[in-house]
Amino acid sequence: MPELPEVETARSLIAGRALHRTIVGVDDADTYVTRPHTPGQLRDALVGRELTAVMRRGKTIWAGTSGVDGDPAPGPDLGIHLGMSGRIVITAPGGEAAEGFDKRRLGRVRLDPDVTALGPDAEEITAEEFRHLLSKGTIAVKARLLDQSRIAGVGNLLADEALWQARISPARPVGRLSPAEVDRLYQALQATLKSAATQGGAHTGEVIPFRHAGARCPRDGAEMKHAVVGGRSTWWCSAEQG
DNA sequence: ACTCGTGTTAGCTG
DNA sequence: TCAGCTAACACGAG
Repeated sequence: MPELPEVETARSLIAGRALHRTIVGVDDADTYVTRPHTPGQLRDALVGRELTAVMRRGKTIWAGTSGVDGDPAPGPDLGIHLGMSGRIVITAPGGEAAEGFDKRRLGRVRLDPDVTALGPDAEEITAEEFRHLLSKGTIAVKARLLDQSRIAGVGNLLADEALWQARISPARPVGRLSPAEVDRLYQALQATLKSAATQGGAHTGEVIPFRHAGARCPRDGAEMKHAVVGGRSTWWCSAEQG
């Protein structure tokens, strides 16, 4: 599920219902999800603490933890990345433990994630930072949008939607975009993020239902084209995004 | 049976 | 060293 809007929903869920509850147990047996930690490491680091605050940058969530009796110093941050299929499940105090955090297990949970490796959050990035982001290089504009170290939070669907809204081909080299196109893309991305947050996720974009073979652009009826761009399945309007 | 994917990242190349 | 690209990861859905 998760792109930035879905991850913000997850963060907000944790903020509203999981803070200031004592951690009494941790199931960290799945070492693929907890890599590079070893079994028991997260449990030992977290049991007895509380989550004190929960933050998000792009698709990465992390929560501060409290000190414990005898050692009031804050504990490690708990980092959560939902990957492709992760979700947060919260039960009432004393309720039954929920099963399954991430079916596909491409997400991860780790201590003290390096958040500084991420670019500015896509919702926070300024127009000037965005211009700089696209100012030089030969990489396809979509690939650059997906680079979390440059701008954090844009996933495959949001990228296709924003480029479609801005009428820019996903394959255009970033260095060849005109200033007007860059501004258009910035506005389109911000509008796409807002709309996704309001409507309930990245999948609610206008062009998303037309990302399949034989589909036609909902704006002008031209054929929707497909290719792999930036390593991801990409759809665009053959007429407006030439 | 087989291909694909709302994400990351190690490893390769020029 | 950096920019850019590819394969690999896991596993459910179509």
